[in-house]
Amino acid sequence: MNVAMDDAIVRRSLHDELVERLQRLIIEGDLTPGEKVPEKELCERFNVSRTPMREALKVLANAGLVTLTPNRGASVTAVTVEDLQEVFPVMGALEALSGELACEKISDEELAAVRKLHEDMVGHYKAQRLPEYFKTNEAIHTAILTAAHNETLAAQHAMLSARVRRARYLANMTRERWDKAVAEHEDILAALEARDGPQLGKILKRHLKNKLDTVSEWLRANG
Amino acid sequence: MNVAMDDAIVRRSLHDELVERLQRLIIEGDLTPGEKVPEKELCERFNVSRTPMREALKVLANAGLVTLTPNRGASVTAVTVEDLQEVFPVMGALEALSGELACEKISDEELAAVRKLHEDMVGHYKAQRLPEYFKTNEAIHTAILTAAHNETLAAQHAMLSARVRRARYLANMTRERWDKAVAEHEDILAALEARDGPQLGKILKRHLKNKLDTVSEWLRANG
DNA sequence: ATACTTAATTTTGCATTCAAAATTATGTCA
DNA sequence: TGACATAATTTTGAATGCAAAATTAAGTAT
Repeated sequence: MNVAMDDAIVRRSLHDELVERLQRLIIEGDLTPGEKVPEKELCERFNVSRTPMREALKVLANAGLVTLTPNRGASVTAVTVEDLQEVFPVMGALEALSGELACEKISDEELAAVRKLHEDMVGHYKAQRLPEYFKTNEAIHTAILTAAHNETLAAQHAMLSARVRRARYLANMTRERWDKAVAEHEDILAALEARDGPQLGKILKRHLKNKLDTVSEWLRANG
Repeated sequence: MNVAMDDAIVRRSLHDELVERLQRLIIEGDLTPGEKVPEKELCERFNVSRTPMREALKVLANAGLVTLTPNRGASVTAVTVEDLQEVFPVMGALEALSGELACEKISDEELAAVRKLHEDMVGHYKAQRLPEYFKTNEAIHTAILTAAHNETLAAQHAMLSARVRRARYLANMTRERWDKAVAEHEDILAALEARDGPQLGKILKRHLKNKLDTVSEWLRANG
């Protein structure tokens, strides 16, 4: 047959597709937090019946992205400062672990890729390109998560990340915070290249703590 | 109205009820890992239609307790040694965080309750009552999780815990391992009473690592 | 007009139904 | 008998239907 099955036809269930699409809508802010989302409207939007849509909503509710109130339907979960204060420490613990594991398992190729991402990110920082910076930044964290080679860890992190991504994206950093974040990323790369797991774990944990401060400060002012 | 709304009538959805019941069936081993679970059978067992049952299965699949194969239905996820090696470190990271947070936030009452649980557990250990020991042991970890006052953390932990609880329960400990586990619990209590967060975190992480060794050793031999 | 009922409409929770896919049973031929 | 093809049955994925709950609209009395 095929040498590689890369082009295999993947027949995804409607439900799976919907989970992904809805998640994107929420993260990208097409559905604003707190907003009520009538099933019917969503069904018409995606042209599916209520059955798979309801299944998808249940899954998203389980992940904390939407809130289901009995007999009253779904609404996009509004992220409060308190939520962030809960989620970020957990993400910090997960990322710290990912750092430790990555130091044990990362291959030279993977490491080179992270270094490349890091340099790209620094370039975006120097040119003050915030969106590109965010994107590369996230790619670095994802690459470390991937290098940890732990599906469970990656899944748990992805779930939480989705919950706060919007807030993180919205929060504009002050100049000092941005400087500090980039400096921390230098340390991250150094620890990773030295394959110093405990050290990388510590840095990542602190890095997430600082991110929380940035975001919650912004949310207190604007949110 | 009521002074406290503790006795409010909670109208749960069938779907929610099913998630809980199925989870219990899986954890308690009434549904054995790898076993295929035809929807129809489950529906008859609980006397519900397929709609809420399928919703529940989707949620459980998301949590990793069942595996859904397209057009081929649900089966209880079989826990492999590799799974355990993935899950336990993540649980370790979460419990370590719970320890740190608990040290910051635990009240004297909560602490007294943990101490009581600990003493009960030691009693069961001395009398070699394994099931009671397990139960109290788990209660201690849950109490610390609760004392951390972080819903997100508790939820993530509960999810992973469910996935491995059966394996953990089945794995009989050797005498030495049991001795060691109890010794570690002494350290846990000491760190908690000293409210030494970083220390408690370290101990809990190591404690989970040892648990993994116990369980995976057993699974290698028996599973 | 405002507060309070009561009726109409919409929305949700769940059961049922239908078509497509998979599984099992039956039949054919070597 | 055993390998293969084909038909019958079962099981799943998704749409529709129906009753209960909630929301909105309309009406009534003060």
